Amino acid sequence: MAKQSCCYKKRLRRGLWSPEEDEKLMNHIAMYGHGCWSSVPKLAGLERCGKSCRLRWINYLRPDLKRGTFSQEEEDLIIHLHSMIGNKWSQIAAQLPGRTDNEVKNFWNSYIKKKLRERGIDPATHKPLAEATTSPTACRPVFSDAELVPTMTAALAQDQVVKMLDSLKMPLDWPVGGVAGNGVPESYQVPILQEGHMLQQHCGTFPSVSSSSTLTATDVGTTLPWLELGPTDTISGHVDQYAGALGELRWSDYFDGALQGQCVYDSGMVDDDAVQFDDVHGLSNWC
DNA sequence: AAATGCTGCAACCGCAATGCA
DNA sequence: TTGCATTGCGGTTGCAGCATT
Repeated sequence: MAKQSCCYKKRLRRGLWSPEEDEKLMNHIAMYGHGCWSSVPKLAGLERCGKSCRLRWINYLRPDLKRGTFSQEEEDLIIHLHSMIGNKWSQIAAQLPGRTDNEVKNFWNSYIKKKLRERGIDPATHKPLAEATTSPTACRPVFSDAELVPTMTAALAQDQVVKMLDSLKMPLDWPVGGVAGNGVPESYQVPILQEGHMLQQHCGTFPSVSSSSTLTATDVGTTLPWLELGPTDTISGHVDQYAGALGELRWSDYFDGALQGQCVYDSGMVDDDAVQFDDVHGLSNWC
């Protein structure tokens, strides 16, 4: 027998929300906040389950929602982020102020997918359709220069990278304990990817420290200040090259660099010290 | 005008992650 | 450590409204 939902079992209302229900929910949250969602319907006088109230608030009633049609910039950003992280709708939506994951997902499924196919691009792999069908394992994004992605602030890019790594179960763990005189940890805690993960085969040694400072356990889990690059800067090579550069990091350039194992970021430990962010995290072999 | 098909989107469902006792 | 409750997420469904026949 099919499993029945909580709303069905508790004989709660389902389906579209009436204006009266919206008003009750909005009034309640305006006065008391949502607190524990499971208690919201009772306190707000609604015959809905907490889950339904939460969804209604997040996707429709929240005052900071933008709604309306997506701009070209938003569309470009969605396409690019999708090419990098796939169907991580909540992470993509997090980069689009006022948009919800549901909205982004619907926009992707109803509009962007179709548009990409019309342009001969496989929406799943972001490769030309012909190529995608002949090379099932290939999944590197393919964009012409003209299509390439708006610029993204350095902070946003950094945030996205951290989220991306997090989503891939690749912890930024450093060993607690001995550090050799040259600043290289004596032993590495190799990040363990999930069994069967597409990146697992590429996961080798942990990052090397490129200069002579000391890495301490307190650096574990600290935020990683992003080096700001000028729009025309390339990203290959050592971080020292770019010290002091200002402006915006080109998102596409960053990922191209990362994907090719060339991207280096400032670890923020001591001056120009850098953690090389290449094979270590498998980013050089993204697919 | 009625029937049918299509589309967009709100809402639901199931599962995984997380928190807590 | 375990079990339960809650939250968050992504896939899917259902339906209203529009277009086409």
